[in-house]
Amino acid sequence: MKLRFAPSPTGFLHVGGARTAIFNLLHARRHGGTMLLRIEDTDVERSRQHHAEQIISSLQWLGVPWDEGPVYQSDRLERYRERAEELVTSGKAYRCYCTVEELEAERAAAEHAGKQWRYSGRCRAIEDEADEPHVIRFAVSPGVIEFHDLIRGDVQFEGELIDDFVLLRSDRNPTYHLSVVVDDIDMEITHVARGDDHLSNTPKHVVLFRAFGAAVPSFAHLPLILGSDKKRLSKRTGATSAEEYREMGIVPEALFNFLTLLGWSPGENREIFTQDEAAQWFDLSHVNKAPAVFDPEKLIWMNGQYLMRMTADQIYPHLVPFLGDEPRPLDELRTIIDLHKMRARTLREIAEQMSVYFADDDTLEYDPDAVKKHIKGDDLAARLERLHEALASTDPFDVTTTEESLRKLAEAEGVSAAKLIHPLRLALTGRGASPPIFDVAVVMGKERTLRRLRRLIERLPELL
RNA sequence: GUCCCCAUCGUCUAGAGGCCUAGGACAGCGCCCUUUCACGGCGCCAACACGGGUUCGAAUCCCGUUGGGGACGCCA
Repeated sequence: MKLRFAPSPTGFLHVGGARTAIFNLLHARRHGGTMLLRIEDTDVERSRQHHAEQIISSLQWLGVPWDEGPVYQSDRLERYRERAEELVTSGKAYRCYCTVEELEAERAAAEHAGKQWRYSGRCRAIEDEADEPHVIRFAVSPGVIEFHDLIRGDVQFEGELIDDFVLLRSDRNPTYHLSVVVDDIDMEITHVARGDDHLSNTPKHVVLFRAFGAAVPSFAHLPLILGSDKKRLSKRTGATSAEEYREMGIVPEALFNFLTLLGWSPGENREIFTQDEAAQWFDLSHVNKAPAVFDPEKLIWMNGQYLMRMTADQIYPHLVPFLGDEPRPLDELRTIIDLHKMRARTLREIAEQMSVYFADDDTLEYDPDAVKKHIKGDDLAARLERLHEALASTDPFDVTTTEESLRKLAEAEGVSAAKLIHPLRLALTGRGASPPIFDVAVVMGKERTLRRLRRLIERLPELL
């Protein structure tokens, strides 16, 4: 068994493409087959090498490996020409001398008349003149074209409704239909899993496989991924490329897992699972037929689930790109990451939350809402002064001991611990929410804790 | 317009004729845990598009209607 993922390098890796790649990979793994990566860059106008590189890098980031390739179709142009000529020789294809302009005019006229345009096939009968500019068209015979789809079951198309489609353009470059079939034959592809938008191309491919005397592979047309507007996912309704999610701070394992669940489910209420587990359970024949709406909210939730399950050491490499020009070393961040990974849903959020630890003590800003809520009472200044004293004499400065000091003081003061904890949080982080405050204090260290508390006390008159 | 495809909570889905008073998850809401925020726990809200069949029995099979999507290029 051999599958392939065959993107065309005209842009970033779309999440729909990413899911197609994942389903190909999973099906291959499940059945002990292999996967080929093929870059379909026969459209010179739109294909760009840097897009191919970008797609490859996205696949690597996502964790979608391939066993063979990448193969570039642009390296195989001669092969496609050769095979097209074979079909002309055997009479299954013919040269067409109609110009783009003529056909455009016909199409416009038909459209104007409210009719659907189809190529007349008039060049079928014309004398063969290979020297004249021409395209090569496949001569589609009438009759039902039937094929099996692992997802849809048996699908039928009426041959009469299919145009004599172009195989080789006038610049001697192949069209998609030719290159894809020639390659799937040469590369011995047994299963073609691709987007639903190719379903109506498939009868063309089926007749081509037959014309070449090759076995027709199994097909699986994956339902499309829709945006919140229920239309094909587009930039209008949200991020469309794997790259954008990466920049948003989504961890690749989470995106992989999430995409796997779009149109497929392992059943038994399983939602979070590894690639290996998915590879044990997956099968193309169990993929849904209906298109799925991409819900970024759930992706972000899932990302949070991954973050809190990962160790700081696992998170760190993914986090580095979000840490600015001079990222601090892992040893300095390990504890902080552990404190924040369960409070953030993206890497970006972790990085943002971490920034308070490295802010300048003297420019730390206090969140106005938190100030309003916790900074009040005439006795606050004196109480914080005694908290400062208590913390100053706390030794060792660890989580248990600092907490004991604070609680003892609260009792002596006859106030709830919260009356000290919240102002302390504001002093240390400037915010109303943070990890447990004693953990924060210990991470910051005694000296810095005291300095930030002192600063709050000094600023008290203007805050009250 | 023509052809093709699809149809379970707002969203992702479980469901292969009786296990369905339709299960789980996200989002929303409420409560609990708690120094805050998260995490976690408990609960609530919420769906078989509609109409005909077939069958002892239909979310599940068939037909139709409606609704949605896709394809109709010398793009892929």
